[in-house]
Amino acid sequence: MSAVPGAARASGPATARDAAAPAESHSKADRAYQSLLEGIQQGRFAPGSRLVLSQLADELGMSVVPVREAIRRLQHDDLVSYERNVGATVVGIDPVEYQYTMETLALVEGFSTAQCAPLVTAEELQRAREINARMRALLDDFDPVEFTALNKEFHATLFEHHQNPHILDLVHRGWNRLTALRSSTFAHVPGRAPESVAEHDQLLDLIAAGAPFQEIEAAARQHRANTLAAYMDTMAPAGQH
Amino acid sequence: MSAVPGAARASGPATARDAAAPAESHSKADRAYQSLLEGIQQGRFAPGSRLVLSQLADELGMSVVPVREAIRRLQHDDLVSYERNVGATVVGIDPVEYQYTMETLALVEGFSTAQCAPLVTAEELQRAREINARMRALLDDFDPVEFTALNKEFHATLFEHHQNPHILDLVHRGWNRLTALRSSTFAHVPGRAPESVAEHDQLLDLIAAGAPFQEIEAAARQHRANTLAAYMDTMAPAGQH
DNA sequence: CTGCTCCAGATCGTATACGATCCAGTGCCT
DNA sequence: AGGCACTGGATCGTATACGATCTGGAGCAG
Repeated sequence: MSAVPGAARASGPATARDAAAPAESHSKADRAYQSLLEGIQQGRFAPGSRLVLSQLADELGMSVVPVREAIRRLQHDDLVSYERNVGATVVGIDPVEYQYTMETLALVEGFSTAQCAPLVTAEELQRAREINARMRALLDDFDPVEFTALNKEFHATLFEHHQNPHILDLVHRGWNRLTALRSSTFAHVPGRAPESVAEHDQLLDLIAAGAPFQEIEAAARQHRANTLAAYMDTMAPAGQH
Repeated sequence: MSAVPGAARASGPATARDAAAPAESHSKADRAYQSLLEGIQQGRFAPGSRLVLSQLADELGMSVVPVREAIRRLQHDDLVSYERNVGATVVGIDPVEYQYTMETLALVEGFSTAQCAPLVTAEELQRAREINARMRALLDDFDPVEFTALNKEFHATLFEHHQNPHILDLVHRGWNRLTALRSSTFAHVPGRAPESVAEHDQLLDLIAAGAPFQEIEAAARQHRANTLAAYMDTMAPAGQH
């Protein structure tokens, strides 16, 4: 877990996290990484498209060496797949990989949320409720992109209180990966949105009531598992996109 | 999760995993990575010691470029800490980092063990029992190194059945990190060994009985949490070293 | 027409060279 | 004597150059 920016350890340059990082990084490799990361998350590099070193080096106005390093970081973030002597390609929305990512995220986010629960302040709880209210308001005139953004913000409020930086980093990576996989579940399974909002409220109630660790973890994990299940149900029988 | 060697995905060269990997890797960067990884795990590079690019390049008979890449991989495995324009140093046995690593491992290994439980064959269960028997035999004439090796083998038997390669990779990384942190808990807290063996048996019983997912996960997680707690108890009041 | 071989282009992998940055120790000034 | 500017060495960061490897297609044999 290379770095959670705000957190300790004299480790290296900012890995992943929030796409729109300040990037005070005075290193070309860092800039290349940030730039490519944003490019992938914003869909400027379509899934499956190749990332050619020399070409990117030209665009970014630098040599291939920093670009190469940036791509290897993206590889370890599982955002690109790499083949020796051939090159890198942006990962696509493989349903199997999606499942793996969601499972992993369910695990680490659930734990993280449960561990942070006692640390969440009253204001933050209030903020989370407001975000969820906005999500509910969006249900009528549904906009997957906006909804997904709010969803991310909602959960971030609940797990962002550090604790174990390793786990926090894993959560960030999972989210990054989902973001890169294109606009998330809700674009494919809009019917899941109302349940999701309802589960959010239940989760907040548990936290507010000071529920025990296991209960919160189970709820948070189940919440994500439900989203995954909804997606799988749509994909499996229907056939394809 | 760059690669779980046997598993799918055209991803890159072997990251971490089993220290003694075959290393068919025809890439200098890969060889450098393997070499450094072993060096760290075997303690040839002491914690805190610096890893100088040019120096390592000479020893390995290659240029600095592949060495640099190898070190960045080690950095992302959290085995070295890196500072820009200064260099890399092997991570030491910081109790806080140890705690983080154990917590994370408790999480992912617990889940992995629970998910693999239904897939474990009768022979594997038998093998695990034999390993644990050898561990029990070792209790009288205690040897931390041997004990730790068996411990790793024991758990590996239980979680090695893939499932979600991402999570499996996280488990491997956790173990690698512990290995690098020098000969594990049992050297510091030998008193923990008997309990550990007993808990192993309980865990095997649960798996053999086909216990529900949550029960197995809780047991496996608790098993590791207990080890961590034993370590923390020894460290906290005692003071140092 | 089919299948193989060979070749050329594209792309990566590594070596080498040079500039940038950091750290420690020296000497001067107060 | 104490503190600050300077300088030298060590080390990393990046650019450039060249060799290695892969991919796809043209051409030839069957």
